[in-house]
This record gives sequence, structure tokens and C-alpha cells, in this order.
Amino acid sequence: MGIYEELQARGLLAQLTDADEIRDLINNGKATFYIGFDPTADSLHVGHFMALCLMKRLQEAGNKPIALIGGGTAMIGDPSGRSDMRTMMTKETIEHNCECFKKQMSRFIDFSEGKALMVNNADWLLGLNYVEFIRDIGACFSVNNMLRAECYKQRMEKGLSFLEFNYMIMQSYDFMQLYERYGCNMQFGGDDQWSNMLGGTDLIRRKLGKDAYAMTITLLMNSEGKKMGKTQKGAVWLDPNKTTPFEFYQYWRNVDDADVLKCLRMLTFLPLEQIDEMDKWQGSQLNQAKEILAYELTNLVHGEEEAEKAKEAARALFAGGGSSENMPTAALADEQFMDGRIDILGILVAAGMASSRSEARRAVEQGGVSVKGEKVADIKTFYTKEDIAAEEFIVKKGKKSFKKIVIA
RNA sequence: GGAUGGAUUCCCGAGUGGCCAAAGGGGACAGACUGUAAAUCUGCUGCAAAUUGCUUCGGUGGUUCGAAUCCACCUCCAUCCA
Repeated sequence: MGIYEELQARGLLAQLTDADEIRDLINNGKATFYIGFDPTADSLHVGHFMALCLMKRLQEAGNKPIALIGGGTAMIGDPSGRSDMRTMMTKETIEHNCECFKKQMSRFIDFSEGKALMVNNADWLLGLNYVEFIRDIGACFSVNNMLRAECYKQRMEKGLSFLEFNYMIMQSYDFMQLYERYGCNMQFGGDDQWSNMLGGTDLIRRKLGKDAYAMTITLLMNSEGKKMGKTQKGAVWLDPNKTTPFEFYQYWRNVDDADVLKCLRMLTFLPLEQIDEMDKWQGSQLNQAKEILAYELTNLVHGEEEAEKAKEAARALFAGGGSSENMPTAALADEQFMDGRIDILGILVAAGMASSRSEARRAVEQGGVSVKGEKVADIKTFYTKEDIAAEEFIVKKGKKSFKKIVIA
């Protein structure tokens, strides 16, 4: 089975410009491909993770990946899949984000000995001369065609600025640059990138008279059709300082029944036979599959040690037993105590389990808070430093939110 | 540049002088039921020293005893015309 067939079996392939040609290229290690990452935040998230996995798989199959960091395109902002305009980022922020991306990517992709490249499109985009550029490149794009592209259609109602309208052209130009500079003949990306990617293959055909290919991977959607990897608090990040390994683990541990197998196939590197076996599991047995999913992904992103810790902590909290050693912890500083004591609302806020005392109050009043396994009935319950230091002080809010409280 | 419509709380959206911390829905959070799932039902959803007080309805001023609501100017957005 070639890599193409494997990707297909995992349900990753979405749209391809030329299936036969692409199969031949990637199965035989003849592809030099690129995936673009726009540095819109200071950490990669789950969406990027899929792309990184794809790079890794293809690299292992002998193809050469180019990670393109969009230091230039980020100045514009991709309107695809957006209902509103992106906030403009400063150059400094973008540069900082680029640095963060580089670090995180090297965990997944082997950049040694020219096995992979990392480039920044700021290198060729920022120095462009406007008039030259639109004469040379802009002439190749039909506005009529562009407006028909799905990514702009959605924006026609809410409004689209000329700035963002240019995004497709920039991305197409990137592809052409990479083709000329590094012989890059393929572009991969999320399915929402399809029209931008086609712009690139078209441009290469028009300007260079050469063929290049594009392929998109399925976006990871849950059974309700929403993009996965987002929580109410925002994205699920790969940076442990933004999303702790425990939170990361819990995110996957809690996916819907309907989504577990899909996630296993698309995100993990487990052999397909093993996943097919799990496909037969039903009902509460799926809980095991979720544990495997959570463990595997945490292992990939944060390493085995963190994955073990997260698993241990989760078992301690939910299944009883296990050690509480690795449980998420919040430390209270001296100034958070008044006369040597602190009330339950203060603890909840200090531990980040409630965003305001009002919110904490509601949680307590509704019977959702317990300390050391006992429900807290009164919002005026106080604890002294000694209470907290004496034995393990575990605060639980709701069913899934736990923190071990310690004194700083 | 001109005409018209618009900006309300996490989101959508009602409110057009006091009865408004602001209907309704969604989401989130908490409770019941469960398998750390889904569905369902209930509660709850600005902040706080909490039967009270304080700060919110794009911005800045004004009218008024009293403004999300009226007036002026400004900013941003949409639609049509150029």
C-alpha cells in the first residue's frame, strides 16, 4: 500500500487536481510539496497539527516537504472561512509568531540535511513593487473568476476589502516562487484553501507553462459539522503553556462517540488494522478508544512522559485510584489571603476555575463545587492556610474541572 | 462624492423617554440522568462588601428631573447611484 492509498484509507484526501498524477508522485517519493502556515498566533494549533502530520507522513514516504511560513501573507490575512475581517497584525507580532512556529515545527519534521525546508514568504513578498507586480502577476487573474471562488462568495454579503481580496494572488505567487526556486510541484492544505491553491496551479501554467498539482485534506469536523480543535476558550494549542498537556489530553478524551474513530484515523499514526479493530467497538467500550486517542495524540505533541502523566491524572480524577500527583495545580500566593484565610469564591477565582466572584458564587449556589470530595453549601465558607497545606486540597467545579490547590 | 439603512450584553436579535442589567433564541456554565459520550429536562448567564450598590447599548458632547431610546458631530459597516 502506498502513501496515497494510506491517506485515502484514513479519510484525509478531499480534493485533488489530478489524482493519478499525484498518486504517482507521492507514492514514488517524487514530490516536493509545500504547506503554508500563516503566523496568526504565537503557537500552532490542532488544525496545523493535521498538516504537520501530513508532512511527516509524506516525508517518511520519501517526499520533500517545504514548510512555508506566511510572514508576508499574514500581513494581509486570509478571508477564507471567515465571516469578518481579520484584525491587522503588526510586523513585530508576525515576526515573533514566525519564530514560535519554527520551534514547534521542528518537533515534527526532520529539517536536517536538507530533508525539508522552511521558508518565509516575507522574503519575496515584502519587497515587491506594486506596479510591476500587478502588471506581471495581476494580469493573470480574472476578477470574474475570483469572485466565483467559494472563499469569497461567503464574504460578498458581509463585505470584503481589497486587501483581503489580494490574498489569493499572494498565495498563488508563493506557489510559483517555490516552483521556480525549489522545484516545488505540489501544494497541500486544508480543504478551505482549495480555491487559493488552484490559483497557484493556474498561475504556474500561465506564466511558466508548467504543470503543478494541488491536493487538499479533509478538515477535521465533528459530527455537528463544526471545526474541531476549538473550545469555548479558543483553539486547542500545541504550546504547553497555552494548552496544558492535561487539557490537551482531556479535549480528546471527551470527543463525541461519533467522532472517535475518525479522529484516530486522521490524526494518529496507529496502524489502520488496529483502528479497524476498534471500529467494531460499541457503547461504553468506546471510552477505551477515546483513552487511546487522547494518549496517542498527547504523546505525539508533548511526548511520552507528559502523555503518561495526563493519563494518570485523568484516571485519578475520574476513575478513582491512580495518583493525584500529576493533577493540574494552582498555587495561592500570600496576598490572596485575608487575615490568613480565603473564601471558597476566592479560591475558585484564583485557581482560574471561575472568571469572576459572581461566576464562582453561582457555581457554589447551584451545588457544583466540592472540596476534598464534599459539596460546599455556603458561599461564605472560609479556609485557612493550614487547611490547605494540611492535606491534599482538591477543588472540583462541575464534573470535569479539577484543581489541586497548594500554597505558593 | 451622493442617497438609504445599520452598530445593543459571548453570538444572533428585540427594545424608539422612566415599568431596562435590557425580551426571545443560540452558546457557555451548573444540577438530574449517564459512559469523562450524545439526547432530554431544570437552573443560570454584567460586576461587586449582594433583598442593596455600581458600570454597560459604536465614540464624544448636548437636551431632560430621567437617555439604549431625542439632538449634534465623529468613527465603522451594508445596499443602491457615480
